[in-house]
Amino acid sequence: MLQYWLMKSEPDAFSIDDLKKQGASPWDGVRNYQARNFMKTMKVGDLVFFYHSSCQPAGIAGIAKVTRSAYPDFTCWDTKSAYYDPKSTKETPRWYMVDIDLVEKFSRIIPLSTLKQDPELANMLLVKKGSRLSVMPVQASEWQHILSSTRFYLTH
DNA sequence: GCCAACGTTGGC
DNA sequence: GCCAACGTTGGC
Repeated sequence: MLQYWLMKSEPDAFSIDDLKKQGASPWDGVRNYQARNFMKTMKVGDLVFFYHSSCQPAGIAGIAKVTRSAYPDFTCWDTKSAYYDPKSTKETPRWYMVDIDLVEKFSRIIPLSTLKQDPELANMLLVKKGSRLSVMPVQASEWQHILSSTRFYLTH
């Protein structure tokens, strides 16, 4: 069963254009258990809203797909990496990542403010107060609503 | 296992 | 750069 997700990245660190340039890329650096657990349940083919955070405007930049299911995040073994974690060993890895590839870059960002204004998305995790998860599930109904309600906006 | 202190996220 | 809302750590 196909599942939908939303993944946040600061475009200064890794943007949707970077994904387009690089092709299938590891989503490394997640150091939050809840986000990790969500990634562990991802399957190849699952679809992902690529979200730009900590920028102007913050919002959904496009769509990606999962091209490799969860495997150990190698950046936690790299002592030079900002994501280095001595508690994660090769025998018992603590952190995992998936690979994703670009499906579609939107012609414009769908701003967070737009999503927040939409009453149909009131229950979406992303717009919930205090939601800081960098990887979160998206309901199929929310996914389809966002796409159908923004198609016009995106193509004009 | 509680919880205070500290660290991080991310919109604004 | 502020700060609310979380998550994590570690002493007890």
